[in-house]
Amino acid sequence: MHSDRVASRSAEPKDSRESRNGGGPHLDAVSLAIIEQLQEDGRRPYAAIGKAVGLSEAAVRQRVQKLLDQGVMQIVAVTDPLTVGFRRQAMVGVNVEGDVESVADALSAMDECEYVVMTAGSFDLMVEIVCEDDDHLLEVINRRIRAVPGVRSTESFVYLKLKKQTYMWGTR
Amino acid sequence: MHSDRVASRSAEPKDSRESRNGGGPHLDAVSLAIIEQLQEDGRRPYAAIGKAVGLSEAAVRQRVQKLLDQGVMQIVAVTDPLTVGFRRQAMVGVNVEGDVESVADALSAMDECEYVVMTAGSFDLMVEIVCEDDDHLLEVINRRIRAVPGVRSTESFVYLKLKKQTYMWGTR
DNA sequence: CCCAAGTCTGCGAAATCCGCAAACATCAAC
DNA sequence: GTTGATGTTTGCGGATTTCGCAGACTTGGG
Repeated sequence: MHSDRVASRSAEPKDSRESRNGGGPHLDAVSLAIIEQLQEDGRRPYAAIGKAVGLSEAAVRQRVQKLLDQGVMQIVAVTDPLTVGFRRQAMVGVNVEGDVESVADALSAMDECEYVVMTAGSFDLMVEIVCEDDDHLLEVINRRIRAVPGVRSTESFVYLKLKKQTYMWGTR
Repeated sequence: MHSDRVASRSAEPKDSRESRNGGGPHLDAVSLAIIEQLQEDGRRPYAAIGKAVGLSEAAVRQRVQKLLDQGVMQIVAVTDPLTVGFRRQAMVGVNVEGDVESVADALSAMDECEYVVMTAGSFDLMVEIVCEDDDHLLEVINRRIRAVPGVRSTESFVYLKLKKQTYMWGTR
């Protein structure tokens, strides 16, 4: 009945990508394929995913639940706040003296910071912020962010127009 | 039977936020509330959303479908590629001479560019790129991006660690 | 060999999704 | 005020999906 499924599952040896995985949980090729499916359509039924990756509906459901619980992925609606029409948005490059990670944690705790990443280059941190209006933007950048201990300097890039936004790194 | 619903719907006057909306389609307060619900959980049932925003299941379903068709929002699985374990990621600031938008279009056409935004500040464009490995990263930055006509210079910020990633601007 | 932990499958019940026709609201034209 | 066109909402079946659970299978010790 399902002889076609046996071949595709656990056929390949442990993927080399797993060993390169940093701290995160282990993800085999099947879980990657499931994520790929959900990157195309976050509401795709479990049965359809199962058919695509070679697993039963229940097995897909269990894997997805675990991936969500572990925080490996999240299934959400994404928009362009500028298009939705009531926010000011900017990317802020931050230079830090002392412990970068603690500064990153402090910025992550702020509601207005939607995206915080540690980087190599002329900035130590890149932070994307979403604000109500210009006043709010000004306050967040000049008062709140620069007030964090360890922040040496910042440089702002106010968003004019979002041109592309995808989440399909898996499908190439 | 559903007297509770009547009060909450279309009670408030046309929201001021609508008028500030740029080019995008008109979004009333109900659609905003629907998006908000799906930002918390992209798989939340239509009936549950309807109860939260004061609409029938079918009405929510039609609105969601339209928002997806119009490209106002997308429901997808999002991950941290670095955690998933097999990519190099970087933010690239780009300076342009001539038409910025055409350069943005050219970069948007590249698979490796996941996020392209036009900005005000010392960069004209900010581009987030996802690559297989260091070689791929090097090729994309130094050969592909700089080869685009109009690109004057670039500056790269290789990702070391993603600290925060949320999509809940609506829920504050 | 046997047990424990983890994963997958199959299945029945409950909940959800989907398409459709009718009701309703809005608005411009007459 | 009436009429009609347009767009949205509702309620309803039937098809589909989700959900919980028990049993089977695999793996890796002790």
